[in-house]
Amino acid sequence: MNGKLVIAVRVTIADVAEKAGVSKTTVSRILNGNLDHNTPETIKTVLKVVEELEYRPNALAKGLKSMKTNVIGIVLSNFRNEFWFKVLEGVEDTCKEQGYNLMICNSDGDPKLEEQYIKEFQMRQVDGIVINPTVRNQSLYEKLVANKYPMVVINRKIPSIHANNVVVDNIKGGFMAVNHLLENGRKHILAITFKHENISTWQERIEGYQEALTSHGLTENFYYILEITSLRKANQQIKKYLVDHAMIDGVFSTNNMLTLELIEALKKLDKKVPEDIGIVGYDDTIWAKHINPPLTTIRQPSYDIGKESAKLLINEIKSKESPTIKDIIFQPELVVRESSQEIKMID
Amino acid sequence: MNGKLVIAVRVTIADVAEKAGVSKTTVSRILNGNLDHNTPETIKTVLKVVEELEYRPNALAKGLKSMKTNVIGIVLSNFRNEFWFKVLEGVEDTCKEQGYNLMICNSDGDPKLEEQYIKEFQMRQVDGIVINPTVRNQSLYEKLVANKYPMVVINRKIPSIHANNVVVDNIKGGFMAVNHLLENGRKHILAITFKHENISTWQERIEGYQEALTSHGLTENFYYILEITSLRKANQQIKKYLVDHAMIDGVFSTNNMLTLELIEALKKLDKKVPEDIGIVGYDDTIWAKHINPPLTTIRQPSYDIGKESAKLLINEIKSKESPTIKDIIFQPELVVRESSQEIKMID
DNA sequence: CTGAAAGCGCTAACAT
DNA sequence: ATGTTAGCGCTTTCAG
Repeated sequence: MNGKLVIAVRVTIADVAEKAGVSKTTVSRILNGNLDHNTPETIKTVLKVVEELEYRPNALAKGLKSMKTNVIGIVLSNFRNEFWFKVLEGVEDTCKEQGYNLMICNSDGDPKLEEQYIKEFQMRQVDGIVINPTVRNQSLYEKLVANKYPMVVINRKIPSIHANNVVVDNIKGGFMAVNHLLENGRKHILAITFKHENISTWQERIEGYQEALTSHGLTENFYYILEITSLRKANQQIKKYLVDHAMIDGVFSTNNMLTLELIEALKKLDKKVPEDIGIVGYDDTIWAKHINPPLTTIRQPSYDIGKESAKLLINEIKSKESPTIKDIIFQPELVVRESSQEIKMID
Repeated sequence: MNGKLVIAVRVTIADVAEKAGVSKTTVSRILNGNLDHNTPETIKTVLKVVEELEYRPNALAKGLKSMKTNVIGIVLSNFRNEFWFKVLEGVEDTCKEQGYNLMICNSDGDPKLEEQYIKEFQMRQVDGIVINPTVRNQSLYEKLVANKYPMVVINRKIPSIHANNVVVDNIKGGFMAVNHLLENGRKHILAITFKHENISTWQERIEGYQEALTSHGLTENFYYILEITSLRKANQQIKKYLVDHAMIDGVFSTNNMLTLELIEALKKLDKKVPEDIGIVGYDDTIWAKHINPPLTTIRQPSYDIGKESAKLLINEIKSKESPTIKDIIFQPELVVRESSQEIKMID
């Protein structure tokens, strides 16, 4: 009971001013580094009182005046994929560096939720957002752009929207994966992907798949594409497809969660990797090199995507004048491991 | 150029009031569901104007009055472990259900950063926080509790702090893992853990390890404990230990990232799992059942931890009177797969 | 070098 | 049933 008496009272700038025997203005100025106007003396007193009272400026009040909160928001479409954590880590690190705080939400791929969250962020005067869009709220996106609301679209492209965009070259990623399989003696290559009409990501990886086949002189007869309708059904769908198409000797999985399902399916069907079937997955996850056999993957610089997206956003926020819209396209990388090894010639 | 002219002007409650020909009070009341006082007529008009103007109340101004933001914060200590993303998903889902928004940050295990973030959250008038503490800011924690700042501590316990606490029974988890190995014929069991003096998590899992040995009549002579000093050195340290202690026939890994390092080390040493060494990991990650051989693990209900923690926090926030502090202890679960299979008797 | 006063957008007594 | 008014805590002209 001795020592400091702890009472949960909010201490305001007025309290500091009073105790320091100065005006609120003075306190405000000093706390905002606007020191040119003050005696070293007053500065010292004020800072001491601030310390004693443990005064913390109320960010709400501050934001209300300036209409800047130093908060950015991120709208993700799922929390299940390791890829997004790394992106998030990058975003958070940038925030840390630049003195921003971060609000986060999960649209879960639902356009209604996406819209709701974006509006909530705006009501909270969040300075800008990073978003992996559902791509199904076109008029909303257009409105945001028209209002010059600072925004960075990541991972996907939104058709006919002129906004900052940070993506990985998915066509190239698809191409690299499939080209690698072809060069290692595979010929009947299945591409597994998600069925999502508007998502550029999947479309482009498949485009890369097709380009690779074409570049090896293989025509549409050699297109084997399986569109998974939901992660739950993936296992069944993959097994069925492989049974129905016994000629398949290589698989390009466009998503790391699908890759796990693929591996399980192959095990059930008693197909050996890479002897019977070579596989290449997308995203160099933490487990990729530890599974059996170690998985060849397309690596995406997920951390950097997050880091740069946030930088881009904060730059736009800070640049008062009409900001320049930027496209950043990261390059994927092929990480070769055993799962795709060359077919040995039978002697 | 026809149609709506888009101008990025903030529309305030005054604009709505004016256009609807009523006072700000009326608009405010109607928007806050305080409808008893108004004609259906006015309500209709106001709502129509709100719609037309696309008016969104400024949450900053709102919060400034009420000193409630409907935002909670979460302080995590890393973004690298899948476990935390499931927790986060749970927290986010609760926020979604209860109409809260979420701020997130990463202390990265650094007490200084932790302190900074907590203060930032408080300045932003965040209504409460969920935290996986570094456990190295004792006086700060005490102050938060003394000030009755709504808080839920997860995953770890903070010594002599009376705050809401949501954890998993780690002693039991350790016990289950090791007991299982013992019952399957292992006798020289290594426990791999992180060296962190104050973290209850690791201490308790090791406690469970010891209890299991004791319950099987094994004394301290049978304690094999390896404390990893950093994830980077893990591989080396594990290999060295296993070489130096050739009698080891079972390993209990207290952390899922360490498990991956363990598996790699075993592969390098040409030790067969489960024939030479049986292993049990912590956290039933997405890849646990897909690696080779499929991994026996202790599953933690990570999603529920997040979900319940946030519920607890929001309950505390909402309960005006002195809230009851709660402890929630979740139970871990043993998931048996091949990596720990019984040693076959040699005939 | 310092302070008084207005106002950011909203809510909530307190009128009427 | 609706409006007037006084702040919430802060910044920022404008005056001194």
